[in-house]
Amino acid sequence: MPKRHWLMKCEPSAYAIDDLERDGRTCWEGVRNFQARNFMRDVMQVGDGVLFYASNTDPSGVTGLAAICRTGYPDHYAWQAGHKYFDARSNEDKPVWYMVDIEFVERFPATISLATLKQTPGLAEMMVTKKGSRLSVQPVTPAEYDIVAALGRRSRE
DNA sequence: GCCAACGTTGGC
DNA sequence: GCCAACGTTGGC
Repeated sequence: MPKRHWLMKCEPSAYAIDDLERDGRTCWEGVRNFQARNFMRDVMQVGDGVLFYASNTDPSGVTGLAAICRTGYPDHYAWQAGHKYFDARSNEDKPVWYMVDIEFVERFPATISLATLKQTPGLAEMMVTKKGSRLSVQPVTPAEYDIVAALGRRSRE
């Protein structure tokens, strides 16, 4: 299975790359979108590369790299009554929602902003640069991943 | 804080 | 199965 690449969004007020650096790894609970769920449940493999994207902040953009370290498994928060991710449709026999675990790889010295992504040659087809793209788990091509990773390292200068 | 774009829900 | 209404996302 060739390595795949992803972009995963999170608001930094909920979880930021600094938190991931501190924790080392974390479970990616709370995704409540079927398309994103299908990627996590069916497609992601251990070792896949992740562009860690900070959304709804200033500036929004890629703040570092992560990797998938556990493939899809049921999001048990959906079973906990009263929890903010509770969903009565999901139960242990027939889980509706899934999550993966990701591990810290690298924190960029500076955010690669959405504006920068939009201006960078080779990234015009990236889903995140397109208007109205709300999907919180997106596939990324190897070329796009490499371009963004190189930008992140260059931002050290 | 505004609001456009989107996914989901539910009436019919 | 259509589609209007609704709630949410997320850039600006």
